[in-house]
Amino acid sequence: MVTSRDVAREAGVSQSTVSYVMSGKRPLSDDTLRRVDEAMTRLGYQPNSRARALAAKRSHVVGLMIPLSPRIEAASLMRFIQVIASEARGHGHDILLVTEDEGASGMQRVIGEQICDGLILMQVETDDERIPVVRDLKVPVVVIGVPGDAESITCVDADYRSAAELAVDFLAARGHRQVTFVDWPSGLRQRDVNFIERFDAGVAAAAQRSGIEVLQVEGGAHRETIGRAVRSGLEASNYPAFLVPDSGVQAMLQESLMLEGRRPGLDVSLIGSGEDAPQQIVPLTTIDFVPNVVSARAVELLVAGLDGRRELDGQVHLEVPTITERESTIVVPT
Amino acid sequence: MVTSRDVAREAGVSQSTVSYVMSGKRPLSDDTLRRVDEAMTRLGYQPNSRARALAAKRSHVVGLMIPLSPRIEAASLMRFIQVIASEARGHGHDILLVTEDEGASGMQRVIGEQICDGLILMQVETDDERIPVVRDLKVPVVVIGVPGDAESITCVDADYRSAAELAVDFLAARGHRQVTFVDWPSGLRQRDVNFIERFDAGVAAAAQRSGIEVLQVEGGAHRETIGRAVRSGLEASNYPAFLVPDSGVQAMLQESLMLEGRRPGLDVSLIGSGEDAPQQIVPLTTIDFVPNVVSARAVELLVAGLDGRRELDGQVHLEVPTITERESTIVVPT
DNA sequence: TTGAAAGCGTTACCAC
DNA sequence: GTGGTAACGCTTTCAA
Repeated sequence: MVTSRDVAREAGVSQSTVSYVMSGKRPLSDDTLRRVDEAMTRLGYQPNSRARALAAKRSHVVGLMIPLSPRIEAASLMRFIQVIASEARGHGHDILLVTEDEGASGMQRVIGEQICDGLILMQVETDDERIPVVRDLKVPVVVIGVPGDAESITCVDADYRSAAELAVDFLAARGHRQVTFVDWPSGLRQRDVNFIERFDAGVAAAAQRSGIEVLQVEGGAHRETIGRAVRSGLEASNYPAFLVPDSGVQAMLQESLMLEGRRPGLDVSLIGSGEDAPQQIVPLTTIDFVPNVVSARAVELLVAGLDGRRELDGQVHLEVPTITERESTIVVPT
Repeated sequence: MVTSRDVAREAGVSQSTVSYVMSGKRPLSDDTLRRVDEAMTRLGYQPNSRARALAAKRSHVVGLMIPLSPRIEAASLMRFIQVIASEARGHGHDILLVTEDEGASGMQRVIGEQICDGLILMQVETDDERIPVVRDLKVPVVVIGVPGDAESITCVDADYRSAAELAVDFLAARGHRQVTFVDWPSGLRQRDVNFIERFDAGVAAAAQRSGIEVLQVEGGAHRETIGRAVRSGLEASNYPAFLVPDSGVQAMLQESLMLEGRRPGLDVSLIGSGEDAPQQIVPLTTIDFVPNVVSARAVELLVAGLDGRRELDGQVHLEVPTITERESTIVVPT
């Protein structure tokens, strides 16, 4: 194994000089700089992160706690993870996985043993056991989601309230006087997921403002449920609009509408969440929650905290989604 | 920060004794053992992994290279990651994420800088640039998938050949004389994914053996394609059977069959891959590739290599899938 | 059965 | 501009 000492010998300088070449924390003559650089490449030197971490008290590793039973769909979760990993790498950091089942003690383990310098927690809930622990941890932490008590916790999330308002306003502007809100799956409502409340609040506020009438119907991944939702919506208005935040049922709802002889995007409006829309079969207006933006922001905030560039502010950072009209061909089901 | 030196002072022993208490590499008197243990809990001691890794030349961190553009669906990929992380934890290791875009040089980085002790590579392809590098790496590596040249590479994968044989044999046993093989999406075929060849080989071998006739039709996530596949299959036999390894099109195929008035599992056999089958709407026979088993095996092999318990054998380890008949209610589409 | 001390390969302070 | 050297907090050898 090649050490900085070997490089020093090869370059004819002291070992500490090699260290200073790497850190750039000291003005060096062009000559030494070059000689050390050459020695490094000649020997194929790679600094030992263990020794580095021990001496510098920084490992450049960030812990990422991932959910085991995700509320959001796996595809979106996967994107979060990939973006967080890439983004962290861009800032010179690596990601250590911590699974949710390790809970608060898992956080204390990886921080206490100094495996990582900071933490990103995914999918925090309103009443989350990890939040009080975060406050006591002496390292930077960013959480994705908004806990009930966000006091002095740095949070990042999509702004579900604005998302709902944008959607309802969009429908109002299109001339709808009524919107059928196909609810999130009941399983989600029962759990401790406050973004639903925030979405509800947005719907209510925008509806109030624009005088649009909201019919809330049961959602869920069953054909019958969706069929019922569609029929209720179609009965409720002669220019119907559907608001379908749960991306899991969009395809089903689209088909259901078409089986009822309606053309989404034309004689009926359908607004869903655009994270995946893998099998686009009709024009669809989507709310884009862009996990990429949320992930990137989380990493940025954390790294800022680690680098001491500016403190983690303990605030809630909400990324505002956008409304997009997707192009696609209409395919009538066989 | 509490160090082993503090613990030593508190317990009235030397620092090295504290180390030996943790490692158990030396017989200690019950008395010291107890006193050190107590001192540890009293002070809330957590060993510093950085110092530990530097001295012991082991970080107990395993690198996991995840694909950015997964061929397998995200849900299944997610399960791989979760199982690998949990399993590694069970063996006293943590997982460091490395994204595929870092390529071979990413591997050299995390190993060269000694961030991790070993590597698990996901989704290796037949002709994978990382494989030659794996051979030169001086650390244990386990790859998931089977590269074209697997010489001295430790691989784990599902046995797609056996899977296909099991499926075809199952259909033959059910009395089918013909099976319609709804192909993998053409995108997959074009890519460098050898499990498809292995699956093909299994189909061919079993068909040969049992004298069953195979009709291979185009697959893919489009309604029309699947509609065509179904019609071809129904024309080809009066007791039709469908073999649908691509889990992405199963639901569509089921619906398509029902729209044609057939009842899968009753007057027509349908055999698919069971990894997700989220919206089971008909009885379905599935091939279960169980990513859990593959992941767990990969971790087990790697840790064995790290612990020097037995060498990584450089062999291909294939996990044989099973055939399962799923119970579910038949729901006629609206 | 235990302790002292020499590493492990860096960083960063103190000299010059 | 540069070199020497003391940490960093462990593991492990050598001695007792």
